[in-house]
Amino acid sequence: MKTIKDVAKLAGLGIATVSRYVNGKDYVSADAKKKIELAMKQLDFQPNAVARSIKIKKTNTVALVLPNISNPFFLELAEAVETNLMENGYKVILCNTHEDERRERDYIDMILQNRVDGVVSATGTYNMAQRFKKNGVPVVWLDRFSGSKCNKVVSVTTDNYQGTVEAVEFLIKKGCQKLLHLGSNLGTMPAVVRYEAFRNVCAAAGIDYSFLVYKMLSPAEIDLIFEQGYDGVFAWNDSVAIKFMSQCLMRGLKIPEEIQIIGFDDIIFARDIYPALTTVRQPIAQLGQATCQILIKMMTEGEGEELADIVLNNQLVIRKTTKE
Amino acid sequence: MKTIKDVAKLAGLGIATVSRYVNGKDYVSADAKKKIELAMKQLDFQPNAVARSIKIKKTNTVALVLPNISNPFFLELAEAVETNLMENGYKVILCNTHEDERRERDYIDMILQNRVDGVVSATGTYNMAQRFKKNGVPVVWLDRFSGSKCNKVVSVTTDNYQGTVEAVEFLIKKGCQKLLHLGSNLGTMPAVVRYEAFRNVCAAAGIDYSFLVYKMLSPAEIDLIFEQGYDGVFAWNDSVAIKFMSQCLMRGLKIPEEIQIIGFDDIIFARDIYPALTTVRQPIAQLGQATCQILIKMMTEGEGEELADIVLNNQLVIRKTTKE
DNA sequence: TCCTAATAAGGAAACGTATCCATAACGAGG
DNA sequence: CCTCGTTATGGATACGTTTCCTTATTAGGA
Repeated sequence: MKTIKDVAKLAGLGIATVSRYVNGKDYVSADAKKKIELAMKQLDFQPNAVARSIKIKKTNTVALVLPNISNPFFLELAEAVETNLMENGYKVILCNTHEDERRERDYIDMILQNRVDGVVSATGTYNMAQRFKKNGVPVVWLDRFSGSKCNKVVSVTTDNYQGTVEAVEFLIKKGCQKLLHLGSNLGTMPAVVRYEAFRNVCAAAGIDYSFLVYKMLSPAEIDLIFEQGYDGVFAWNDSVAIKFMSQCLMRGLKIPEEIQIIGFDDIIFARDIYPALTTVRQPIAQLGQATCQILIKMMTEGEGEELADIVLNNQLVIRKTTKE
Repeated sequence: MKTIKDVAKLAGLGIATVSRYVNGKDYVSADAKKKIELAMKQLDFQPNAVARSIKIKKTNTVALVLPNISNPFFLELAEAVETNLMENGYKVILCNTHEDERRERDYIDMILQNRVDGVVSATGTYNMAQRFKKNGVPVVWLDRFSGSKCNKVVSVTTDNYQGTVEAVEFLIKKGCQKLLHLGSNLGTMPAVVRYEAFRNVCAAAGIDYSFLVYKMLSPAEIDLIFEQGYDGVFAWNDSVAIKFMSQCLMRGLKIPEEIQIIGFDDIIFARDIYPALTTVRQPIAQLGQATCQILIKMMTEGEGEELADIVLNNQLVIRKTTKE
C-alpha cells in the first residue's frame, strides 16, 4: 500500500507538507493542496492509521467487552454503543468473553497490548477493573456493575430495583396471589437486585412467592412448577419469559387468564410473539448514548476523576401477557 | 505504559534480547530469561501491539462487516466468526453498516487505513469488493454473495435453493394447496434465490402461489392476506415467520391445522416459541468455521488465487408449525 | 592447539507517520 | 534599509517495536 512518501514524491513536495495537508493543520498553499490532492487520488492513498497511532499515542479504538452476545439484550446494547462510537470517529473491537475466565484474561491482555483508548465493559470482574485502572485505561461499566458497590468506577446502569418493583406490583394489582420469579444464578448485580426487589414487594404485600433458576431445571422439574398453581410469573429476562410462555401454552394454560407473565428487557421479539409480552423496558439507546458520552469525555479530557454513576429509569410496557 | 526499553534497562540487558524473549525466537540464555521475566512482571509490561504491527506489517486484525446485527442470524454468525478468529490470535473490529451507503463508505476507508489483515463481509457491494481487491486485502464474502455470479471472489454461502426446495416440497407434501412466500425486497442474493426456488417448486407441482414483502405491508394489507385462504406459508426468515404466526394466532387461526408455516435460519427463538417453528436451519457454526479457515489461509499463505466458493447444505428442521 | 559451529547478546536501522525546528520569501511598518 | 510577523516548506527526530548484522564466548572435533 502507498505511503505518505510516495505521495510526497509524486507531488514534488516534502513529507511534512503532505502530512500537514492530511491533518488539515498549519500552512499549506493552494498550489500545494492541488498537487497533493491529485497525487493522493492517483495512488489511492490511505494514511496508515497504525503508524499514526504510534506517533500520536492514540488509537481511536475502544474495546467493547460483553459476556455473551447471544443474549439479544447485549446485542442491542452492542449495536447502540458501536453506532455511537463510530459516529465519533472511534472503531470498536469486539470482545465476547462467553462468561469464561480464561477468555476474559486473554482479552484483557489483548486490550492492553493494543493500547485501546478506552473500554466499555458489561462484564465486571474485579480483576479486570484493577488491571485497567493500574494501566490508566478509562473504562465505563455497563449494566452489570454498580460503582457505588464496587470500588470507584464510572458506570451506567438501569434502575433494576425500580423496574422490578413496578412489574411485581403490577402483577399483584392484577390479582396474582402466588408469584414465581424465574431468575438467573444470581451471579451478577442486576440479577441480585431484581430478586431482592421481587422478594421485598411480595413480602410487603403478604404474597406467596418462590424463586427458581429456570435454565437449570430438568423437564421433570418444569412439570413440577405447573403443579404449584402459580398465577403470576416475573422472569428475569425476556428470553426466559418466552421459553416459559411456550411451556404454559403447551400445557393448555391460558395467558393471561390463568397465568400472567412479565419479562425484562423488551427485546424485539417481546412484541412479535403471541401473546405479546408485557415486560420492563430497558432504555437501550439511552444506555448506549450515555455510556459513549462519558467515555469519550474521559478519553479526550483526560481522567477527570468525576466518578459518575448514572442510573436510568426502566419502564413497564404493558402488552398481552397481563390482564387488562 | 511501560516499553521494552524499560524492561531492558531493569533487566540489565539490551532491547534486542528482550524482544527475542518476548517473541520466543533465537537464543536467549536461561539466566537472561529469568531476569526478563522478573522485570516484565515488576513493570506489568505489555508489548505494544501497535508498534509491533507497523514493523512487521501485520495487524492481526480482521474487520467483520455486517448489514445489521439486529438480525439474530447475523448476530449468531458474528459470534461464530469472532470466536473462531480470536482463538487464532486475531482481533475483530465490528462494522455495522445498517445497510447504509454512506456508512459503508466510511467503514471501507477506516478498514483500509487500519491495515486490517483481512475482512469478512456479509454485505456485498460491488464498490466495496473493488476497493478491497485494488488494495490487496483478502476478503471472504459471507452468505450474501455468490462468487460465481459476481466477479471472482471467495465466498461461503448456504445452499438457499436446496433449502427452499425442501421446505416448499414439504409443505406441499403435507397437503398445502395455496402457498404464500413472505419475502424480502429481493435486494440480496439469498432472497432472490429463495424466491426463485419457491416459484419453481410451486409451478412444478401446479400449486397456486403468491409473493409478498411482509415488512412493507400496512395493517389493512395484512388483513387482506387472511381473506385469501392460504394454507401454507414459507417465510424468508424466522423473524418474519414469527411475526406472521403472531398475526395468525391473533385471528384465532390454528397452526398447523389451518395454516402451516416454515421459516428460514433456525434462530434460537424458533424452538422457544409456541408452537415451535418448523424451519430451514443454516449451519451457522460451520459457516463461521469455514469462513475463518479460508480467510486465515489467505492471510497467512498469501493470496493463493484458489477462488473458493463453498456452499454448505441447509437442513429442514421439522417442529410444530407443520402437520405430523 | 586451532578452527568451526552453536549459543548469546547488543547496536543500529527501519516501519510510516507527526511535529519540532530551521530556513526562506515577502509585504508592511518604522 | 532594517525588522518583524505571516505564510510556506522541508529536514530531522521520535514513537516502540523487529531484525539484520556484528561481536563475544564457549564447546567440541581435528
